[in-house]
Amino acid sequence: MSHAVPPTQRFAPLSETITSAPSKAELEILAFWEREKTFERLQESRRGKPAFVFWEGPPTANGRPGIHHVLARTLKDTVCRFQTMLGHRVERKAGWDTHGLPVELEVEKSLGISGKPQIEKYGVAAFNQKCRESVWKYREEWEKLSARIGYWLDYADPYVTYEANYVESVWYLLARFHRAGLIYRGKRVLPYCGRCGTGLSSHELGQPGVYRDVMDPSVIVRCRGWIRPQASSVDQPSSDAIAVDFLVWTTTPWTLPSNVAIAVHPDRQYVAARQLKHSPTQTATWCEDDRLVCLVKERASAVLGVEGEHFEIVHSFVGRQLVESVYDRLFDVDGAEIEPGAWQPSGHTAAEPARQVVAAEYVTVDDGTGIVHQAPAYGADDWATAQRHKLFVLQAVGAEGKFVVDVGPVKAGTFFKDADDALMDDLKARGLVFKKSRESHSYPHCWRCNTALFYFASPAWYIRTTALKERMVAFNKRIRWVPEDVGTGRFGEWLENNVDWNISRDRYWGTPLPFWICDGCDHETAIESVDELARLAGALPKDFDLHKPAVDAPRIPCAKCCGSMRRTAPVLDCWFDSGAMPFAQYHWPFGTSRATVADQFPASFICEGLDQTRGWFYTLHAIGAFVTTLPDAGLADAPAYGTCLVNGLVLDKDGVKMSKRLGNVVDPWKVIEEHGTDAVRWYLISSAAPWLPKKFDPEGLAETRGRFFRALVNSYQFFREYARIDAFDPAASEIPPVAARPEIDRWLVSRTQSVCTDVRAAMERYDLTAATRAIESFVVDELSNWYIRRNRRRFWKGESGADKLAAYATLHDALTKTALVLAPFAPFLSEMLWQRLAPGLGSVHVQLFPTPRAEFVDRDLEGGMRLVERLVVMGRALREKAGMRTRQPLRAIHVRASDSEALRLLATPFAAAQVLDELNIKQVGSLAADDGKLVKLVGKANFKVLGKKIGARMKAAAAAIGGLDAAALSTLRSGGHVSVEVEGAPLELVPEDVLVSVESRADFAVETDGHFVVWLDTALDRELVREGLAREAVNRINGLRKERELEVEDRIRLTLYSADADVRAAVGEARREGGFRELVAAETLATGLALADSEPAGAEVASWDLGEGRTLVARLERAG
RNA sequence: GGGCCUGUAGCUCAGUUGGUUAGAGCGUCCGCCUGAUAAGCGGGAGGUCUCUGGUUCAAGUCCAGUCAGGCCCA
Repeated sequence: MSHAVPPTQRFAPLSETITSAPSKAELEILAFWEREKTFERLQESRRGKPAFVFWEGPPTANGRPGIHHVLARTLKDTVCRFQTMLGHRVERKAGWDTHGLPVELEVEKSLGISGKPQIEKYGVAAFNQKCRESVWKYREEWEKLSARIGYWLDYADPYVTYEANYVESVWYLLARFHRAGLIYRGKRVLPYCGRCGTGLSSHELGQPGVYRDVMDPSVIVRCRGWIRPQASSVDQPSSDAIAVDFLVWTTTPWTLPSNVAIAVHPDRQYVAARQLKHSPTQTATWCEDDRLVCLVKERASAVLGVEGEHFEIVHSFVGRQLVESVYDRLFDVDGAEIEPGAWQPSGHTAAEPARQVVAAEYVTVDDGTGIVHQAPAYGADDWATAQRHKLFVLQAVGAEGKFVVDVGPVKAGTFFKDADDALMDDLKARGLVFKKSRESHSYPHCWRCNTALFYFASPAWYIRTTALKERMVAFNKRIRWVPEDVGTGRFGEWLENNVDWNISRDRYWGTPLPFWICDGCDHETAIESVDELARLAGALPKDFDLHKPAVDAPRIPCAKCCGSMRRTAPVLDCWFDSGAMPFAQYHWPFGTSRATVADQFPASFICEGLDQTRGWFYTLHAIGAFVTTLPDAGLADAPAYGTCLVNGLVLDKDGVKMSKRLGNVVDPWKVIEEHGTDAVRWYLISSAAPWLPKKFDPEGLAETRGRFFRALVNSYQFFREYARIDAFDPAASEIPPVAARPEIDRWLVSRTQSVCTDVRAAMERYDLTAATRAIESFVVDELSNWYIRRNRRRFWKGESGADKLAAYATLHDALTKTALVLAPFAPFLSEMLWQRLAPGLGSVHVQLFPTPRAEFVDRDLEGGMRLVERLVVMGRALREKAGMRTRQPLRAIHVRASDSEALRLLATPFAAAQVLDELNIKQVGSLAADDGKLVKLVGKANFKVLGKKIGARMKAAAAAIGGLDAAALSTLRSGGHVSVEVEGAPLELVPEDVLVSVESRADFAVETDGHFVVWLDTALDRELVREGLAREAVNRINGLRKERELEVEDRIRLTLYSADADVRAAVGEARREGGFRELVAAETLATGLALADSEPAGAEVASWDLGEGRTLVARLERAG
């Protein structure tokens, strides 16, 4: 195996621009992977290993990839890389979604045509050819961007939903659904444009300008009827029919001829009211006979006026009592009855004079009368109600938006919108109009031709998914949803309310439905393969295209009546295409695909946007739930995917959706060029949980780079600078084993182990954000800002030896492990680090994830260090209060603690040394349990523990505990029990019930955090003063070294002069004489240090004030 | 119109089965440190946890509603 960096170049520097312009270095890594065929080698290395099955949700390549795709692909890639590092084999087959309306619309636009008639005129064959080409418009950009963001995907052999093998698999699946009796022909109500002759998808309805406010008639009509209360009504125990006029509100009078029922809300209160005459205002429109009017109670005053003055309530009913009451039809409509397909109407026909009242939950009482006119052919809600009640369906208006039969004054051929007035006049003449006005409301229009749309029941094919509902619901409970509530909420609800899946689309560019229907007897059959079609049809032309229009040509003989069968016209909902990918991507069940699919089903993991809940997540689930029931499929009885990680939308930095219109779209190329892939990936994962809407802020990105990446890069650069000087070899036999290294090293080793454990655990529960945060805080706080800062001296001190080797090995191990755990998240920088830290082992991405080694974990060291940090914080605060700079050594620190475990950890030589060194203090003056002299104990109730025990007495107990004296608190702290009186009853307190903390009662400067009390001995003797001066001198001289641009390993000769006796002694006299000459020489790497009798002069000389007017003059020369 | 998600410091986000002083980073102000150095450390200021009501001894957390933003479906 060849390597990017040969071992001789171990610890090579990172590019100087790695933090300011990371893009260049990342491109080099891409070239490296390319050159080394790293991805191919990786896949090769996992051959035969247990599979972790990942499925790529196919994007459409006729749209540009955006920053949200970068998010989804980052998540997918990170999980796949992690699983690969666990030793799993992860196939990463690319896929393309190539069918569907968006593709057609794009092509229509490019051809300058619009609508089905124009497509037909242009020619379906040519049109589909354009579609076939159009889907590859941005393929190259997709592949390039995916590569640039480090998304490893096998683009050599992608699945493509329009290819013959893919289509054939989809046919096979549909044929199996058909054979199982799960496919039927029905009708579907959808918005329809009469002029264009086409239904519109919900996607098209979402186009701007579709919904516009228009003036429409708003009319309340009377339906002459009779109430036969289903149960005894409030005040009418008799079951005699009551004559009423049901008041029905509508804004689409043209649908009234197609009325087949009226609906009431089952749980609302309805009233039958008598209108009082003599009303001064509204008599003109009032019917003058004595019939009662019926409507929902909430709307009575809005419609009828003031109760008592304009009307009085005669009867009251609950909505469900009205069910099966009847009324006279409004119009005679002959020949408009249609076959709904999905159900057999029971008991009634259009010719019967009477219509029924039915119950429907969707009836609202916000406007209208609470009684809703039902014309199933013209409303989706109406259709569903009709289906539930098995009503017959009338369709007086046909597909072109024109009346197909004569209705009263309206002649066949009238455009639906033009019929409203004539119909109203007719009803008015018959006294059936209660109130009539016009009002403005929002109504959809065709986005192409601006014609008013109408909802229309048109033929459609369905899969009876409701038959699979229980299986789908049960399977859903076995899926690990991240976050959980998508599964229980959005997806679970969707499954609970499952309706049959409409799979047909009256379009051109899609998988043709493989259903052939007999012209003669309407018998239908499903074709499961191309071979079967060829056999039945006689023969197929060479290179037969499985798309329209070619696929519509073959006729096959009917098995029932010897008639001729032709293919049904629609194409397939392209969501079925993508949901079929587990099978169709391998051309299942043809060829050798069975073994492959058995290995690659179900998926361990998929990951897409929240908008896929009812898209891909559902179609995979539904198709999987069916195919796994087929005994001959031989698949596990399991949901199609085991884990589904959901990602949210990417918004702009102000939380507003990105759109071309607002110009706030983030160009992924630009962001990556500026910040680098790793920073973008890290930012997207670490800034917030993936499923939350993400505000994309370039400044936040810069912050990520500044904080995390720079800390990591600086840490490496620090390490390598010295490691190269000393030619450190991580394999050297002289390196002390971990157990023999200083505690500070064992602490970092332990922390390194813990971080590996934490990251692994977070990733195993798919909490990528927690994983990145664990790495980030380890690198920034512990590795960089604590370990390296605390141990700098060990690296640059002159002499080599075991201690130095231990430091190198410890830091090397931490950086190497960091590169490994970082690899799934930041594939580029981790590779750069790995190649430098561990050359010769191949790519970091081929490695296994670090396995925690329990023997290296030391809880006492980790716990002790946390305490050290707390003491250091308090110590710094005390120095600041006392005005004592850190370079001035102090004699002692004193600590009082109330927690014996903390005292034990702090009493270790290691912890004490850390505190003293960090704070520059000579000794621990005292470390003891508080004795009540300087601190007092304060007791506070432990609400969490005690609250569970005593509940409502908590408040009084808290007060009693607050009043406990020192003796009682001491007893508790040492494990004893104490009894107090709470609300007149005794309460036995055990230690866990009370939190004991300390408070200072000293009259000098102390710090406390409630657990510790700390103070400093700030008295200075001559020796301390001199040492402080020596350290000041070291600081100035090292500053001068830098100014003179000396290399860190350069040795110097110093000539020093000071008029101040203490300074002279501090820098010039040996330790045994009371000075710090050795310290100064060692810290400045001075091989010679002379004290001059008179002030040196010349350009080489520097002079400083060390404080309080004490001056030091120095001449610095490079030694030999 | 229905279902669902989100709302915590100027900004980006944590906040365990409800538990009493609501945290971090960035920014800002003050100080410190400095041979990783266009870094680093400490401290201060900064919060009616969208709002209203409820449950509870106790609510950022649970419930109902409100407002705002978003997603899906009508």
